[in-house]
Amino acid sequence: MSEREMDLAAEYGAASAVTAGAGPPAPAITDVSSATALMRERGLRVSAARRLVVEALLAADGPMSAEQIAEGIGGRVPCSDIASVYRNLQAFEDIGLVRHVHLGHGPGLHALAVAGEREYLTCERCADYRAVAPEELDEVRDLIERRFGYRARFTHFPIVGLCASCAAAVDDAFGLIRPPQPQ
Amino acid sequence: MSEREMDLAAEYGAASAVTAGAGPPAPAITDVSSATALMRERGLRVSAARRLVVEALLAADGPMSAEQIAEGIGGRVPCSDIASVYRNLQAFEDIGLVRHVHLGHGPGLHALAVAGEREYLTCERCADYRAVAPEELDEVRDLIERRFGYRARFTHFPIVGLCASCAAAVDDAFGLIRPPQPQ
DNA sequence: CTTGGTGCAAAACGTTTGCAATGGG
DNA sequence: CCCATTGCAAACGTTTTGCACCAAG
Repeated sequence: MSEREMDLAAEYGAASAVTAGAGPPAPAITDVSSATALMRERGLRVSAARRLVVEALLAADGPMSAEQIAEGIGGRVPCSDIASVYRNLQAFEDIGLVRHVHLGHGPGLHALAVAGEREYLTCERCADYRAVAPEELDEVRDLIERRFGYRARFTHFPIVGLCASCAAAVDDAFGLIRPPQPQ
Repeated sequence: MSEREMDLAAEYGAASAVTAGAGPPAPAITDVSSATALMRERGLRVSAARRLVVEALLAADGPMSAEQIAEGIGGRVPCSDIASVYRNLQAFEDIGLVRHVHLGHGPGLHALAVAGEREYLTCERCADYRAVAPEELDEVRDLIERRFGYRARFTHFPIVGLCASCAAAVDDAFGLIRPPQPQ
């Protein structure tokens, strides 16, 4: 609980800093050297394995699993040990370099905390997802807080449901083929 | 995918039946015999292991993990095999007797589908949760659908965030003590 | 030179599956 | 009597941990 609470404190601290637009915690990581600078600044050593994680995340166009990162950019056999990848992703989360999200049942997916936070919506039918800026969800968040007193965040666990086309598909299936419940 | 889609079709079919308030699919399971009646009606045999699962879920005041169910009501060593518990929970979901939700990182939590659907909000700081009737979230759902085209459901994956008191605690911590990042 | 990070192996965790034995309908 | 269901064991995918070695600072 103590560790967990520290994690959350760090997470929410970073989040509020971003939301409020204050503080240096997110100095726009867009290349390896700004990432290594952050690491050193926060007391982390810069190793080959760590550079590799950053490179993989920079090269990716979306959040990656630890296994994908371990396989390296070329996609061949493990380039870095998966245990180290996990340890490094954890270390990077601690300093606000990386965030991870759980989209569905599979492995957690990690991304650089490039330009502030991202929040996610995902479709449980087609498994596709959408990343949006936190502001886009502020109205939803406000409504939830007024109704339930909860301050929702969809950064770590997304909004789950049906995307527009899957919703339409389900409507069709149940709207046309079995309108009034037969028996 | 095929299996997954059938699951979802069944799930959404059941959901729409509940939402529309039509059909017999949820005959208010409040005791073992109504549960066994449903099982037989849907072609499932009634075994000791299955009765045990139902009894555990009836005795519980909230959703339970498979392990808790396997331990039986007295809480002693495994009373029923955990593999059978998983198989039975799956079978029960298929006939609409049980639903499960993923609150945070731990094991899935299972509950009888007593009186229609439940949707969840959970706090990632204190791990507490709140179950609400789907109607209470319709306004939120509508807003999300208008903004993003996603039809959200918080039955299987909840709304995650901070409950009122944890939100207040975090506000205090960062409103007052915030300035120096505590490495 | 010292401490933190690495690779490897093994374990932990929640969940699923294969199989022979059994008990429900 | 038959076949669905069981218990056991083993495998699964993801993540964590213990430990001896190595390399960043």
